[in-house]
Amino acid sequence: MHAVSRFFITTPIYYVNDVPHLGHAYTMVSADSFARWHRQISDDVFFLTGTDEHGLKIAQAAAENGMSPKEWTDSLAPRFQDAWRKLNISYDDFIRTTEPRHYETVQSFLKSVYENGYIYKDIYRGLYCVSCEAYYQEAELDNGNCPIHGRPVVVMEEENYFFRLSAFTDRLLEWYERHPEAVGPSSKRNEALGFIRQGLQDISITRTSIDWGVPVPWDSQHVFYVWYDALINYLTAIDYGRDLEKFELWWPSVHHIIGKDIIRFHCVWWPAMCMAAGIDPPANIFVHGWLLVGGEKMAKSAGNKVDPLELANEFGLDAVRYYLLRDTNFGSDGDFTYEALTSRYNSDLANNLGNLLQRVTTVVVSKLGGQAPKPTADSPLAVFAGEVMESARTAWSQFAPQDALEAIWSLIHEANARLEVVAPWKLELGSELENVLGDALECLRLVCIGLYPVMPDTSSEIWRRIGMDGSPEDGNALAALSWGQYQSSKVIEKGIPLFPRRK
RNA sequence: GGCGGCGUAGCUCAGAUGGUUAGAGCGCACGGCUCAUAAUCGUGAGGUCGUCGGUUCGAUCCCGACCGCCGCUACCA
Repeated sequence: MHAVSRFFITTPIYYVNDVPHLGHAYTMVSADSFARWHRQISDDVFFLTGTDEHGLKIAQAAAENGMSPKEWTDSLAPRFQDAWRKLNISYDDFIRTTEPRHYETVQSFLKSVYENGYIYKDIYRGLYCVSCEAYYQEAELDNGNCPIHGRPVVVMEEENYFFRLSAFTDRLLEWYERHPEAVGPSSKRNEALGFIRQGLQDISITRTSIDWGVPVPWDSQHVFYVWYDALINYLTAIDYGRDLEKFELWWPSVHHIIGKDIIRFHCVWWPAMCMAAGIDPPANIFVHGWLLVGGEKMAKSAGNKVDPLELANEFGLDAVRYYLLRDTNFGSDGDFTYEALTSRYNSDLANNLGNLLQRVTTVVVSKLGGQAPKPTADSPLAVFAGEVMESARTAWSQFAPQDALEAIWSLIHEANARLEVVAPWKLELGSELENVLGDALECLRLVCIGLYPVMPDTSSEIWRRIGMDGSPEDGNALAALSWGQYQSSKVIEKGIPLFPRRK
């Protein structure tokens, strides 16, 4: 008996003022596919997401809407929960930073950092744009004016608590050196390293000008700046400071999935904060790129935010999930276009996968009365299928869904090609007919297992139509990946096409 | 300015410690099949692997310069 593997995976928590858009969905579907795969291989999985609910902008928006900040965020958080439910995101815990458990964790974590001597009080002086309600660096200014409003900035001073990030420059470099796999892909790792190498400055982590935040336990005049409480959500969910056994079960072997816009917080500040609190930094941070829209960054100002729920209504949820993971390289920027989605839908889903299922079930029903034959151990497809599933398995373990899907589609292609060669629709009843159909059904069984993390509904439906009991996620996928486990005497159902061709 | 990356078929991208005919998918053309959502299967066209030099018996892959594009260069999130 070997110990259960644990797989703790997180997404960023989303700023609750925002509307869930395709960029969020991209992160969520990716993380969901990893969580599902690891559940399939019998890992003990904990998949965490949530909402970030503090900060000035939320307090302002609440006031504008005549609500308290808490009422305001209570009204917004369900938008995210609803969206993720509709996208079939199988998270295990949804954290809101306004929950008591989070206040408790943030306070206990930062109290440790304080007691360890990494937090001190000082005056923050900065160039402040009143309109933005934000500080700017001199280099960011446009002729001394705010780059957004074009108005002069003013020098402001504020008493803040500072985090001694500067003390961690060398320790972070050493950590990166000793854990080359901690941050990936390497391009993003280099980016973080470049930033650290130029030397780190202390950063202010509290505010007195606002009160919508977690109170500083040792100084009630201050609340923690929003990022400082946000990162700690990862610890809140595993009961840091409350349940040592649970905490040690899940930490530090975590996989943080993040977008490239928040590298600095996760790859510099966060590991340093952990060190300062006396716990290990996270084991793995995987940085993915942006999902662009027609080559442009998705932004409110550009008016090009795509609603993933509308897309799912139009194309079907699994088609959208498939497209997001197949048409991008996880780690690089991707580009969303309707044309590319339509093309993937028609060629990969309708023509290849959907049509394979359709032609196989049709022939089994018409020639064999729907009684499924069994696959052959020495099928010409057996070796190839074994290699494909091994590739898919490796790809999943390396956070490369596009590679897993590419491998699976090569099996779909081979299955189609084999049908062309043998042409069962021309054969008389007999072993040759049964063998080729049994092999095709076995291919479909394998496809279901490898595809389940990305297209759970589709995969389950194919599973059902080929007469399998339960669901593709049952049992241990690693054991189920070997050739020849499809059972005969199943009853095949010919259904309507899963992916009617579009356009 | 500094650091880093990229530039390969119409499109999206792989690729090799440098070595016979540079790959895939999509699209396109031709052919086969007709079970299937006119789906599928096979074949093919086509690219001086950004430009110019260098190293080498030999470079798309190494080095240099240049052109073009992009990322990071700290406290909005």
